[in-house]
Formats: sequence, structure tokens, C-alpha cells
Amino acid sequence: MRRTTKTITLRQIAKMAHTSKSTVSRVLTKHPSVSPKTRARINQVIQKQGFRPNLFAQGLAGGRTGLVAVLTSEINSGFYAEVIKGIDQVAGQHEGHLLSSFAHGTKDYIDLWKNLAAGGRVDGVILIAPPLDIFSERVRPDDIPIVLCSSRPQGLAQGWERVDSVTVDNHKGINELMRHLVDQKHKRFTHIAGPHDIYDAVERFRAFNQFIADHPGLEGEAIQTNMTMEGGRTAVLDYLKRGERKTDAFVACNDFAALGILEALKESCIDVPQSVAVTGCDDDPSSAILGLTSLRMPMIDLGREAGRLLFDRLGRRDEQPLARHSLLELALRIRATSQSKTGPTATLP
Amino acid sequence: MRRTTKTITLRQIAKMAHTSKSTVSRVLTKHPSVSPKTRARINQVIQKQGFRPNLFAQGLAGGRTGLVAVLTSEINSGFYAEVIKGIDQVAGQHEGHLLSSFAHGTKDYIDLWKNLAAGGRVDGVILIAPPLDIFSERVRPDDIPIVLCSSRPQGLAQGWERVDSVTVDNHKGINELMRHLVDQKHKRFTHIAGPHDIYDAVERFRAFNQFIADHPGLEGEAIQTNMTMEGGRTAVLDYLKRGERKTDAFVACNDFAALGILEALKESCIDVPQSVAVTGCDDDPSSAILGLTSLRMPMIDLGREAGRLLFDRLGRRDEQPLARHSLLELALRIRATSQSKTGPTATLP
DNA sequence: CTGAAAGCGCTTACAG
DNA sequence: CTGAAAGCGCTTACAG
Repeated sequence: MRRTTKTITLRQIAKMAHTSKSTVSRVLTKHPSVSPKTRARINQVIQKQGFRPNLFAQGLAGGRTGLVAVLTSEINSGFYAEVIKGIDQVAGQHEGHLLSSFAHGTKDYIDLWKNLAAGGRVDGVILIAPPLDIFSERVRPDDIPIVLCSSRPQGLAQGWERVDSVTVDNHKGINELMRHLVDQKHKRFTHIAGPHDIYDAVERFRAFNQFIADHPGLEGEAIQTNMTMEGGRTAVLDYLKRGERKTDAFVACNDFAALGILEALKESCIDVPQSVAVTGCDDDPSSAILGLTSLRMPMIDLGREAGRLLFDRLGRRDEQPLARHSLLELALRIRATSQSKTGPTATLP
Repeated sequence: MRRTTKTITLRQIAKMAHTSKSTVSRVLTKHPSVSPKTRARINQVIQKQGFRPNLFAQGLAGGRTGLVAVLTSEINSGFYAEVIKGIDQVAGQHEGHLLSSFAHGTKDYIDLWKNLAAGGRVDGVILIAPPLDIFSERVRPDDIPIVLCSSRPQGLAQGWERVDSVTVDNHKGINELMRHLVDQKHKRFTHIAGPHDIYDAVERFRAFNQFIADHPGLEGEAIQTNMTMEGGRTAVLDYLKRGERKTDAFVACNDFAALGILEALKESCIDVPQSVAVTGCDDDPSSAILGLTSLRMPMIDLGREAGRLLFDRLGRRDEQPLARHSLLELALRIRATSQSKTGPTATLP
């Protein structure tokens, strides 16, 4: 069953360049101790033959493979496409490739991760918005570099001392958003929160509560759902059914949920923003068109930064810095769903 | 620089199970000639030790690697996230993993493809909506299985005789869509077409022209843009500036372009669908919310089918069938942007 | 700066 | 059904 591959090998390159395998390998790995002359000669042959070293042989022999595992959940795969694109851009600069998988749940997430990371398959791992359970004691990070994207180690998280992370500043973002709503004279807020095991959802929930606590005179409550349109819709439909209807603004933990909220309100003939304001988070492309006020999530930058952190670590031979953390900004995008006629912005042209 | 990996190896498993490496390997590769007893014993040790064979060693030794290269363009990365998810689902069933990359252009696309496919890196390749130039004479398919997703070999395409493909039935879809518009009493159509090197865009353009040609009394014209919102917007803005404005309906080649069209019309204070109808294609999640009439693209099924075709081929030892082609359906989603008051559907409740 | 040699962890004929 | 052996194509000490 040997592949009928007439693929050219390093050995043949060596012969054609009248040198040894070792030297060709040194050229490949960019080892400095090769004379410019031989290096040029070898490179020429490599070029001419279109030789590409076998990734598996390289990996097995202990060299860099340039393979980076990227994990995300099925739920937000579409959402995180931009993040993965950002990672891929950086990987491309380092001649790396992404091994990507989508998990179906916590157990699956960890299984996939371990499966990809085990046995020296990849040089590094990027975990996108992993379930927070992975920071429990039972799960240990690998001995290869890991970067967390849209997540940070929770609690003690022993063993995660050298795991880098990149997140957005949810607290600052939610603060700005809430201040904007308060400017519009809103006082009673309902947070449509996301699951308790997703970093961004938890942080946004916390930031919301913090803001309410810090501002006497404001009222706040929260309803938990998943981060889907249907989740937002039924949450609000149930809320309305309870007949209280005393909120000034629905603050959704993401745009999909906000879209569901808008739909529920439309079905219930409640006018937005006249009767109630609605805000989302992430700034999905459709939000601009729908006029949904949101916080812009810098997807591609999240990916790029995660890639940078990983490849930087891979580039260091020995000294491995302690965990580094990058904090990116959310940008407030004020649109129709949060503009109240009585608010100050209404006086602008 | 040898990795400080205390990873367990097949050799150790063999020892612990009191057998040889060969036999353990046979269990791993699911070779039939292993007695149930030994198989069970070995599997037990593998389980207990959490042993995972080294992918690189497997690949180098000539076995299956389970690695599938998936290529797409940066442009539609977000769009094709669902497709990739579908492929991943099938790959997961076969214990495979996806090596994915996003290309920046035709040259880059081919480079990446060749780079991934070269040297027995992967078991197979899935090309998502590749630029049609790859079917030119200069580019030759690999000796490993390839599946085209949302594309088919064009022209003679020598060497592509065993390349499977999966596409949607653009002709049938566009036909249904056009018939619906004609039902609404529309007569003059403007197609906002996509680039000439993307299969779906070309097919939709052809289907549009075909329909016009087949129906005397109808008028049709086409404007080419890229498939972005901005492209659709400027195309229509320019169109309006020319001052002719005699079209009844804008038929966009995809939803993004349609959203741009809607925006341009809004800016120009032209009412949709009163003054002009607008339709998209693909049925992006936002289309339902925006009330955009569209053709639903079965993204995840495209991915699943591509995965099935590939893994089926990988599963066959010798007999390799000639090119197979799967045709999936587009489903018409009639919404507000194409409903005219004078049309028959307006009489429905 | 260069080469010969060992070895990475598997798979697969080959011989029992 | 099982084992010993060769080999996949690289990298990296080791010795010049």
C-alpha cells in the first residue's frame, strides 16, 4: 500500500547539489552554519525541483511542524470564522498551518484538544472561547504552548502559569454602553445573559451587575439564555408573559440574542426604541443594517493577536515568559435601537 | 532540542501487552488478522494508558493520517464557516482532522493547495469555491483524492477525471426565483452579478440570462461586481446615477450584494418592494430578519456531502470510480423585498 | 562550515 | 494469527 509517490526527497536534493543530507536539512531549518555559497546552490536546486520537505518526516524527526491546532465550538463556528482567519494570517507569515476542529460540548472540546495535542502532533494550540470547565483541576494544559482566545484561566488554575491569553475589555465596553443608555434617560435594565461557562458571557454579566451596583437609582435584573436568536426571543416572550414589563432597556449579551429580542418585541407590537431600547454585543454585520446598537468585537484582531502570542512563544528557544495577556477594545456603535426621543442625542442633527 | 516528551509509544504498549509492535500496529490500523483475545488485551492497555499513536510517524510510515486539507478564500471565510463545519463533522466520524487555510487570491490559492498536498502531507483535499483558473492546463490535480465544493471542472480539464464535486442547482433555483418575480408582474430585471471566476456566480449569471432568453417579453441586463455589500451598493448607486431606472427587480448573485442594494435604495429613498423588488441568494441568517427574499444555500450539507465523497474515496483500496457529482437543492425563501401589492401573493392572508 | 550516523514512532511485506 | 526487520524522510548531536 505504499503510496505511488514519485515525490522528490531531501536525499535527492543533496545528490543534485553535490552535498550531504545534513547540509540540505540545515538550509531547510535555516541553520546559520552553512556557507552562503552552498546555501545558494542548494536553494537553487530546491527551487528548480519544487521540493517541499515532508511534513511528517520533519515532525517525526523532532523539528518544527508549523502545525497549530485551533479549537472552537460548533455553536459559534460562524461567529468565529473571522478569528480563525486572523490566526491563519499570522500562521501564514510563519509558514504554519492550522489544524482546526469544532467541538460539540465540553467533553468533546477537551477530547479534541487532547487528541490534537497528544503525541507531538502540533507545535501549539489555540483554544477559542473554551468552556470554562477546562480550568478545573482534572484538566491539565499541555507541555506545548497554548493560547486562550476570548478566555482566561479562572480561579487557581494550577499549571496555567505560562498560558497566554487575549480577550476584549468587556467591563469597559459594557460600561460605555450602559452610560450611553443612562444618557438616554433609561433607568431600569434587563440583561439577557449568556451561559455561565463562556468567558465573555460571564464577564458581560458581571460588568452589567457592577454597573448597576455602582449607580444608585438604577434597577437591574438578568435572565439567562443561550446566545442564540431563539434564546433571546423566548426569554423576552416569557418575560412579557409574566406581565411585569417595567424595563427601559434590554441589554443582550450578544447580537444574536438581541435579534431574537427584537423579533419578540415586534411580535408583541412593542415599539423599539420608543417603548424600550435594545442593545447587542459583537456587532455582527447584520446589526448595522438593522440599526442595532452594539459593541464592536475586533474578531480578526483577536485572531491575529492570538497567533502573534503563539508564534512568539514558539520562536523562543528556551526562555519561556510567564503568562501574557492582551486586552483589546470593544467599540460602541450607537444605532437606532437605543435612541430615545427624549435622550440628548435626539437633539443632534 | 528533542522534545521533553514522555509520551507513551507503541513500543511500550507492545511490551505492556506482552506482544510485538507489529500486532499493536495491526490493532491500530484495524487489520483483521488479529485474534479477538489479543486484540482485546491490547485495546485494554491502549485505553488504560491513553495511548494515541503519533500522527507524524503514521504518516511517514505510509499509513493513513486522517488529515484532510480544506482550502477556501479569505473573501468568503465567514460565509463558508458552515461548509467547513459540515466537512469537520464527517471527518470526525472517520477520526480525521482538517488542515485548513484561507487563500488571498488565485495564485495564493494554488500555492497553498500544492503546499498542503505536496509530499504526502494529507490524505485528501477539499477545495471550496476555488477560482476557476485552477482548471487551466497549467495546474494539475494531485495523485491524492480531491473533492470540489461549490465548483466543477470547466472545459476539457484534463486530469480531473476522478475528481468528485458537489454543487447546488443554481439553474433550478434561479428559475424558481425568476418565476416568482414574474408572478409578481415584474418584467424588467437587473442582475447584479459576481466575479467571472467563481463557479456559483457564473452559473447564476448564466441561469439568469437563460431565463430571460427563454421568456419573450422580459427584459434583462447584468452589472458585474464583487460579491460584497459595498459592491452591491455602489453598483446600484451608479446605476441610479445613470438615470435610466427602468428596472422592476434587482436580482443579486448573493445576499451580501443584495444588502448593499437595499442600502443604496434606502439612501436614494426608493421604496422596496413598492418601487422595485430585490432578491438575494444564499439566505444569510440576517436575510430572514431583514425580510430579504433569497435562495437558501444548504451550507452544512455541502460540507457534509464533500466530506462523504472524500472519505468514501479514501475508504476504497484500489477501485477508484470516475468523477461523481452531487447536486443539492436551493430553496426559495419568499419574503418582503419581493412582494408586490399587485402580485398574486398579496391576496393571500 | 560539512558529513556519516543514529534515531524519531510508526506500517507493512516477509517469513513463520 | 504473530514477530523480527526494513524503511518512511527528515533532524540533530557528534566528529571532523
